[in-house]
Amino acid sequence: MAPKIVDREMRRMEIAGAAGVLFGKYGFDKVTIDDVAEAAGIGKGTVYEYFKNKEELIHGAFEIMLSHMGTEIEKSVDLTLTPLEALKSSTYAMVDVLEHVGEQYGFFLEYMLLLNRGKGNLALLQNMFQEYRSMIAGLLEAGIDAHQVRSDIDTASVAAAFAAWLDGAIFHWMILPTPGMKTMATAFWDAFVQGVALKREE
Amino acid sequence: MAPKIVDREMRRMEIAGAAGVLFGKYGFDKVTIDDVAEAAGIGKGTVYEYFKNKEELIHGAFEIMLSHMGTEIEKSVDLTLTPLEALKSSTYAMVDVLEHVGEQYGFFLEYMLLLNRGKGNLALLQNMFQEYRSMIAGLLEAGIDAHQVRSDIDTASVAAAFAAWLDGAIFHWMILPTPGMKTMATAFWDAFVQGVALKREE
Amino acid sequence: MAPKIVDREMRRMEIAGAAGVLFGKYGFDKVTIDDVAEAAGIGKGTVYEYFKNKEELIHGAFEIMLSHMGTEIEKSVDLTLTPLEALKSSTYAMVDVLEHVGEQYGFFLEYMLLLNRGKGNLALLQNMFQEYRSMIAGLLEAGIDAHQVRSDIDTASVAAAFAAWLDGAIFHWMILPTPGMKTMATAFWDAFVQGVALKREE
Amino acid sequence: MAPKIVDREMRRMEIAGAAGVLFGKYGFDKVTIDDVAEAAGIGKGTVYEYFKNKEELIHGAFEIMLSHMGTEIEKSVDLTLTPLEALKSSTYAMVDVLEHVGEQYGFFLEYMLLLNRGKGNLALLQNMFQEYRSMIAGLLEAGIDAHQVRSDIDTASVAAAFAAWLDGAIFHWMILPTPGMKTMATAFWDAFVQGVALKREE
DNA sequence: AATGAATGAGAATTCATTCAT
DNA sequence: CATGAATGAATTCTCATTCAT
Repeated sequence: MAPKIVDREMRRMEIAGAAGVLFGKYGFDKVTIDDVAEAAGIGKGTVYEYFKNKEELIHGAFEIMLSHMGTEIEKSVDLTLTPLEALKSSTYAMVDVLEHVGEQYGFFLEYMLLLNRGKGNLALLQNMFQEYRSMIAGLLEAGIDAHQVRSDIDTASVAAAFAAWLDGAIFHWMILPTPGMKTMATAFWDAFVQGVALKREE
Repeated sequence: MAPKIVDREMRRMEIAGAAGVLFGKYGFDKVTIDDVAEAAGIGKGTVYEYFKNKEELIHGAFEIMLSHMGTEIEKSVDLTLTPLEALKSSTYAMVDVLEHVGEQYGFFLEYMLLLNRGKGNLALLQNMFQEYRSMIAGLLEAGIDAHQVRSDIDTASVAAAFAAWLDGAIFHWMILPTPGMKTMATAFWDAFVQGVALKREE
Repeated sequence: MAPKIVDREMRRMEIAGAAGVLFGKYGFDKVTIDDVAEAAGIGKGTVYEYFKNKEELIHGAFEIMLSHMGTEIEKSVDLTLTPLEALKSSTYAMVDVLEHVGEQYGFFLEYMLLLNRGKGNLALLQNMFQEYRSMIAGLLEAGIDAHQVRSDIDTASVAAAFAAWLDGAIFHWMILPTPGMKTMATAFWDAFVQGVALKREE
Repeated sequence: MAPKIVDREMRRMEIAGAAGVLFGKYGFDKVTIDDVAEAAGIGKGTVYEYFKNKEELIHGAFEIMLSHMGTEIEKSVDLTLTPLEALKSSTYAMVDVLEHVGEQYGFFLEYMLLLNRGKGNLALLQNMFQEYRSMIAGLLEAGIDAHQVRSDIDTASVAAAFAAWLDGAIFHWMILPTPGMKTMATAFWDAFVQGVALKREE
């Protein structure tokens, strides 16, 4: 019945993907709809067939980015290890991932700005944060059960603090690449897990 | 030396300050030179007497912001305390400061984008990071000397990781205000100082 | 002859009719081909199967409008009355009609503009004017024969002036609804007819 | 104090005037802001210094047109004549004026459309209509006092009908130039005056 | 020095029209 | 015949920057 068979959802993703790459490289404001159309290999008007306006485009691109990251997070956990080991290896895996998406980082910041201005789909990012925190909290609880982790900690808060560190680290690393992420991760892991105090307060 | 020069520098600061507030509230691209001029109580053309173009304006505004933060950092350290106590109180003080500059956060992100695109005065921010790290590293070393802190840590790397955490925390808190900064800071500090492991690895 | 042709013509009218309503309500430029297609319950491309372009569409819509008006004009004349009574009742009938097509008035103006720019089917409208004038002139001549109307008038010119009044009245009424069409028509009729009548009505 | 002395009101009029001419010739939608700027001998952006958007421009142009017409109306009345003679000469003068502003007629229609769509400054045009009606009503009343005009007419309604006629005539003349305005005016005047005059002219 | 009028490059968006299916 | 996806020409409007006063 339809005269032209086009997988609209697929096409939408393609366009948003092309846009995301450009946004990451040059920034939202510097990228014109013409640029996006050219990168996607379509006409300018066609972009508007799939996205009402430029803002919808950045939302679409962001969704794609988040879903990629969600996949990476899931892949990072190795369930064959002990809880603490799993947390450690997951953290290193995430550091690895983030180190390689530097190009996307600009786009990520860009979207944070949108959120900061009250536009943007905040819930989407909150969900990702929540999920990451839950995963960490889960490992910490498993660690308590396995007598690897102190039982007097508030796992939710500790997980939140832990997750925050990861984003802070990538941020600092973007600004100041020394010491490397690996070094920082090791130092953090050591201090966080072992504590820096000479003695435990009893 | 001549009073004119001082006046000129003062006026420059005023303009950049007004610009900074606007940039923080509405974003660099949304703020027009007209807006800045009006906020500074001068004519549009006059802005160009003090700043070559709009980009110089954002650099000026960022410098002011950083110098404010530098002042806050310095004020946050209480030298009458023991090293670890000083680090703790400084951290809480910084959390306090950051919690109250949320409005500026958009502008901060904005400038990060500039840096990410290769524009912007990267060194300025790097210096601030370095100074903050040095301060922390100094406290850690004093802590070692005072037998409060394990002597086997790499103070520079740990300081870097510590500083990163602070920025990650404010970032996460902007996105997901639960649990509050205070709770996260407490959880982090506890883990950092005490470690989360049930036992120290020997 | 072939039923297909009839169907085609019917469909053409449907589309033009739908377009006319929209043009009247929102104006030619504000109405998109998509709007017309939707209103006609067909696909956008199908409109082009029946009309070469958007301009043809407005011509088609105008033709329909004119043919409606032509019908109304014909219906307005009651041949059982004396010539002057027929002219009077016809005028009141037309006033009635026009008062109720206010919605179409915008479209009418729109088409006048097309004509003014040298586009548009001028002859069509001229014919309608001519026919209306002829009808009035005919009644005036019958009036002369019936000794109801002064024989020294130029019936053609008087008919033209009379017809013009009707359009002027509706126009003024659109802009300034006071006094109502009825009041104006009565005043006009009184002034106009008392002048052309052979004898004053006492 | 102001660095550049420009009579803003004067400039505004110039621009609106240039725009009005173009609107009349080619129609509102066909005229681009670039066209207006070029015709006014200024840059595109400058138009926006004086008019918020294209719509404001048409309002400005219309105001100028109306004020021109108002002037013409005032000039058309010769107070040295008897009331009826004054009305007659004024009517012929208006016919003369209108015959020569045919070029503006398209623009006039255009604005009528704006009014029809609920935009546009309706009151402006209503005032002009009112004033014209008042002038005519005044002459009619003077005519009654001078025993030139029947005292049993409703001067306000007759004046409204009279004014409407003028606009209808110009409209019909635009569409169908035969018979000429003069001929139609004569026919109308003859019918009108013979009807309202206290006595028939012999 | 200070100003704000003038400018035009540049960008988002719309929509009539085409054409492959 | 019918369709609607694709297109790009065209248009409005913004705003950083210049410069005469």
